[in-house]
Amino acid sequence: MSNNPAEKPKQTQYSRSRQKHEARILQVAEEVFAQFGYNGATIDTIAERAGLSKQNMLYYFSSKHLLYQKVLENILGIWLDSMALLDQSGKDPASKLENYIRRKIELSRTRPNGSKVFATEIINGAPHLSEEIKTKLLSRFEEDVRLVESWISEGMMDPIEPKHLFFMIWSTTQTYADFSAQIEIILGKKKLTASDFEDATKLVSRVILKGTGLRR
Amino acid sequence: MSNNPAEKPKQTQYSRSRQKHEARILQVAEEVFAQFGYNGATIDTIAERAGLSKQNMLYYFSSKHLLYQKVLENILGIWLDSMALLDQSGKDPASKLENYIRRKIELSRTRPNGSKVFATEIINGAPHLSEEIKTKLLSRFEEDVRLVESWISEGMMDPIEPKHLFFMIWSTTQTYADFSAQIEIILGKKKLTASDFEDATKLVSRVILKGTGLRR
DNA sequence: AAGCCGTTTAACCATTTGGTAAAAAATGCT
DNA sequence: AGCATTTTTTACCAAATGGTTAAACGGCTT
Repeated sequence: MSNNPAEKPKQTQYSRSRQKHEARILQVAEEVFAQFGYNGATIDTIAERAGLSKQNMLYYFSSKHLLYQKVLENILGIWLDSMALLDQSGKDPASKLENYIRRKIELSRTRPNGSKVFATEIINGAPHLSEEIKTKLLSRFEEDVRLVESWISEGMMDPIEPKHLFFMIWSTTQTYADFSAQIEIILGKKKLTASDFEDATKLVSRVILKGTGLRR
Repeated sequence: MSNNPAEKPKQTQYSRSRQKHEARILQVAEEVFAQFGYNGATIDTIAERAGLSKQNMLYYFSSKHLLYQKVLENILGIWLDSMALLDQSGKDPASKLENYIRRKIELSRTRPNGSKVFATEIINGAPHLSEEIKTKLLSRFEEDVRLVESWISEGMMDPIEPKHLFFMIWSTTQTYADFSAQIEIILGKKKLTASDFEDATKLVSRVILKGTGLRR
């Protein structure tokens, strides 16, 4: 009843197909939750867009709430990784901050729906966010704050409140995902292009670096 | 049938009480829509918080959709006014921009729920926003852009894309309303205080002014 | 070929929710 | 006081929606 002792999750034909389905559902769900919010999204809509019947979808994710949790977990995982970026790549502060900004905007470009789901969650008062994940995000964040504080105390940048600096970076970078509808209207485009995101990256980096007294 | 020819809307006892009710409902509705989104908000909840029966509330606003429209119109009106600020108060560019930022953050403090409703609306792709109001916002905005362009061409500030500068200002200032839940967690407070908003104003102004090469 | 296990469908259901219709109660006006 | 107008309540309702249960289906292994 088991002749592949090395592999952990067995990998049958079944589980392969299941993985595909689950991945597709999660992707579609992210879209739908982003567009309609938790309450506005119906499991019917999600199932339909994923090409399944409602009951069949419920076979893979037994409730709407659970599905939403998974979607949220997914993007929060990515978020967490992109946060820790600050104390990665070992160059000067300016480059680090610039890379941080670049990555954040890149995330807005590649995962706009995830960003929107997260944004809506926060706007509504984070009703579905577990304490566990909150504290995880928080502790990861505090490392970044300490790093910026050290830069300040070493006189490498202006003495500003690091927390508010991060609020500024997060908001300016996420706005290209969350408020894309508004930005598209103003720029007169149907959809933001890669070069729009490049413009954004350049401007945000420039203003933040110069504005905090960092130079490359 | 009319013995007060001067006043326009008659002002009977009825209409006075009606005004009060409508104002209260609108205020509560803004709260509830901000907290639960359009679909998550129920007219029952709104009515209850306003101290009325559902049916009675429907007497004042005949449908949920209409009520939402009114809430949206309300804040958009305020938005429009705060936009035009740029070409108000006739001092130097730096002061003007700083005032603009200050006002925006002030709005985040005083009308956080309106901001949240608007934000959710945009995140969801602005499904309820009429073309009329979009073009109005747009034309008002373009005036501001032209002003900034003139500052640039006169060498008063760095040559940056004004549109993106505004995206940056809007996002950084609105984040104190929209993402207050996140910010509160990070700052470890139950609710943001006036001095938090003051800190925010100072930092955002400082970074943006210095970052764009403006000085007072 | 047969049975087993994972998947899909069919039939159903209880609750929630936005909204209607009409009667009853207040309130203002002459 | 008596009538008209406005406000509030009572009684309903149809559609939408999240979810359950059980039966049918299909392919893989022995």
